[in-house]
Amino acid sequence: MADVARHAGVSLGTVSNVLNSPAKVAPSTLTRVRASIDALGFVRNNLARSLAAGRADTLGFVIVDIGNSLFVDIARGAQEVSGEQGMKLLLANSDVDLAAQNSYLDLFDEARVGGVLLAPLDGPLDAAARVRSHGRPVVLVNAPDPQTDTCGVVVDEELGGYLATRHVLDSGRRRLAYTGGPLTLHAVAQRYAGARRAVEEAGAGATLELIETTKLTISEGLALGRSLAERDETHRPTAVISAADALASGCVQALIYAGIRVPDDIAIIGYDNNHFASDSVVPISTVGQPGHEMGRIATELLLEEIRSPGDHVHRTITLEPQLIARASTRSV
Amino acid sequence: MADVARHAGVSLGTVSNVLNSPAKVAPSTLTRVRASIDALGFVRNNLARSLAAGRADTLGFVIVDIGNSLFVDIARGAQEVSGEQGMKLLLANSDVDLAAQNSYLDLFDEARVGGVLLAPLDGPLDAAARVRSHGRPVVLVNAPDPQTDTCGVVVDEELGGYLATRHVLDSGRRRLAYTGGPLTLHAVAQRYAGARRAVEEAGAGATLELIETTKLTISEGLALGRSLAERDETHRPTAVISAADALASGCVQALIYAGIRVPDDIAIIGYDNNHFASDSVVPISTVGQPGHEMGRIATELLLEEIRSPGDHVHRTITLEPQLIARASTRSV
DNA sequence: TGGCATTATTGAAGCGCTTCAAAAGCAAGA
DNA sequence: TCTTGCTTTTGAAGCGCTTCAATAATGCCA
Repeated sequence: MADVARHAGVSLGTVSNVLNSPAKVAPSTLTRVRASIDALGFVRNNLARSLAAGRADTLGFVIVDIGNSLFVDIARGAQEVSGEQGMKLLLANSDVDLAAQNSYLDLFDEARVGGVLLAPLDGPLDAAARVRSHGRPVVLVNAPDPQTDTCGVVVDEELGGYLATRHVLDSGRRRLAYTGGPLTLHAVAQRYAGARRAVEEAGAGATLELIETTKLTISEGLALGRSLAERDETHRPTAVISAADALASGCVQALIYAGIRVPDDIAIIGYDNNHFASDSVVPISTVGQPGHEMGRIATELLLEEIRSPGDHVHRTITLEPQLIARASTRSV
Repeated sequence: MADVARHAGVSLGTVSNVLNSPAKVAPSTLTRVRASIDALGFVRNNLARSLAAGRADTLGFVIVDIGNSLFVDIARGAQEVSGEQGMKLLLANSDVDLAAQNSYLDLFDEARVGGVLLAPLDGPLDAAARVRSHGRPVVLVNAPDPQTDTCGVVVDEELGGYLATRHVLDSGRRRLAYTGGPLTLHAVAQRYAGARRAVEEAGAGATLELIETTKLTISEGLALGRSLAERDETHRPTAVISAADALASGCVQALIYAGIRVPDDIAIIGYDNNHFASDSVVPISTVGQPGHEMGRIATELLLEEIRSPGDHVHRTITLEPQLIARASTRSV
């Protein structure tokens, strides 16, 4: 920067003003300094900038699983708001590994980012607490357990399960099965609770079977579909509420392969609104999570806390999932 | 750090040594200073550290599409090597947007990262050149056109197309179709070239039809499958080489739905080894790209250039794709 | 033309660390 | 006791920027 100042015949402070508050600089000086910047190919050193200014224009986002489209959507939403507010968003993938998650939290802490978004894995959040104790705001996104000493954004999983189940009940099915697992996963258990509530509400004649799986994958879905196909028709559910689209997609494929008609013989609804739910031979109904909005809101909460730490009050925003009806649950 | 020094009754330099080269510090001092660090909850400021030291322990990775599992694999490989070599990896998602890509390149440039990995979109690379001109190494990953003034890692796309096509020819099919698009995409065109080579080699009787699509999505695949199903059997290809798994997956689903048997009536092979290729009712053969290895090698090249800028010689490593045979191309 | 209020520019003091020459401490041999 | 050759520790000089009080330049009005 000193070179630029010399080249333009001004002082260091003026170059700094050109960069940060051009309004304070006389037009002629402005153009002259800018010309020098270009001529010298000057790039300001953001390390020194943040160090001297004592503030950062960067946010960090530690993501539990970059391979999951929900988190990619969240990241996109977060990136959008960051951009709008003149902040940059840096991502780190913890890859469902607690040690990596903690290490990236520390990295962002040491890098003095303005704040951190954390989509955590099921596990202890002490590293996040440490970051927070250094005066660096942390917002939890899609965390299993809402905290009171931090802002957060979650989706009402119970409601999602309820909506899905209510939807197939409305379509006329009565013998239902909920599938997903393991039930130790917060989301899977909550969605199941919602399903039970809907069935209880429906009253007489409606039943809900639980088919627990070990994972939420397409292969588990294929296995599920095959085992349903083998069942006697009178013992086969007429509708399956799945805790994940992957599961539902595998199930649909295996059923069709076995000659069972979807939705005529059996209706299926998934969860997550992944692209392969819509892009299926029989488009699969699902429950969408507002990932994009989650990312936006989380970032707004974070920026609010960064900018007015004084009168900021922590809160957890609960968003509603949305039913997306497609062919796989059509009334027959 | 001054607080720690005061608390431990030593000088600033000693605290710095405790942090950076503990071997230089007497054991008793070491424990005392470390106790003070813990007592005060001190976190070193990496901005100041990098600024003073003039070097960074962070790498940046600008990713064209975080929703594509190939790039996620690459990122994982890169992260692995970074970790092994004591570096941290920060990700940025350009989301197939040139402006965003450039903006993140500049961000990493200003943040004075040690070097940058770039999985670019088809488009101008001038922002990367700018970063490089500031003395910051850039390694291109999966770039359409290898450069001579930069290191790079690419996969031999032509070979991939050749392997896939050769495989279905070996399985006895003769009336082939290559599908994918648009052909302006480097990879799609290269894979097609490989397919043509294999068919020419096979000689008499083998034919290759080109079915260009507008995108490489499951929906395009569904449409493709439907249109193939409508064809007269004698004009229907007996094998389809698809430029992407998404396409192949949609195609398989639509064919099966229409009652056409895979692989008996028609064999299909995809490309990319996405999870939904393996997790299909009929597991789909595909060509795998060594994403993990690409990430590892790219990072190794980058670190080499960072650490010995003098005798580093730029090179582009070309990796070979790998045929993954599954049920969808079984001989009949 | 002089005086006053604005607007532009300057320059020095940090931000929190690393580095390294110099000083201090120490042990053992003469 | 005095050296000599080590190991430890010190402290001041930056790294490249922002900030802000102080200064200089400018415009306006009487």
